[in-house]
Amino acid sequence: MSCCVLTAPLNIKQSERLAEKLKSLADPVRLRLLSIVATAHTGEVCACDFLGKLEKSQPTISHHPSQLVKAGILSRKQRGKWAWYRLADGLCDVREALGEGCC
Amino acid sequence: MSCCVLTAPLNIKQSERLAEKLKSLADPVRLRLLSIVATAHTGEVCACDFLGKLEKSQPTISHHPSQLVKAGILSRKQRGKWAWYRLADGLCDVREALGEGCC
DNA sequence: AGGTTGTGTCGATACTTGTCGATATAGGTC
DNA sequence: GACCTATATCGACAAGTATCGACACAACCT
Repeated sequence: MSCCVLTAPLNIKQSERLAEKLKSLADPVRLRLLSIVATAHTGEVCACDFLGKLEKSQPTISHHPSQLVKAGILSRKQRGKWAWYRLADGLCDVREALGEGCC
Repeated sequence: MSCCVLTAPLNIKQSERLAEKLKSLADPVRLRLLSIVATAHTGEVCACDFLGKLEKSQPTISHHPSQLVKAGILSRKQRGKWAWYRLADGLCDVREALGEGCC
């Protein structure tokens, strides 16, 4: 990538791409969801677990992980009738874009 | 802090605080603005410079830096009739909250 | 096949936010 | 004082989005 906010002014395209990832992270429900997945011992979490841990309706619970998948923060795999989520590279990309390692 | 999304599930308060900072970053105009400030040789930028570099109206240009200041990403200092912006600690906080150094 | 269960999608609604024109404020100059 | 200039604020509108109830679909079980 090598386009981080600390090395050079972002052009419009770069800023829009990064903003989209950040927007997917900038929600309390999705952050809690992300931290649940990121700290799972097995590295992955079944969608059914979210229902018990986040006090939201099922459509809402279904909506948020798909936003994170679309942004590349999580990845989704269907196993039988269960959906399993695990971390993707998107989070590292965001940290790098925000200047990880330059501070 | 020691509350990063990779070490333990966030509680509601933590997720709301982090989401607020991320929301302030999740906008293309503000990201370009941030990168302009972050890459300035002197470490600070006059608000008047934004008007030439971001194609937005003056009220909009004024709105965005104040959002970043409120979130602790930038700091603002008035010198005469000019407003000068420089980086604050908020950006490092965000990177740490996203798991900098744990990946 | 029929029933159950997990999960995504649709439609509606309420809330938030980015944007701009108009106006206000505050510092500088004459 | 009167004027100009740099920023912030206000009011309004448009666009986006978080949420939910209702429904659809697909995988399992008997």
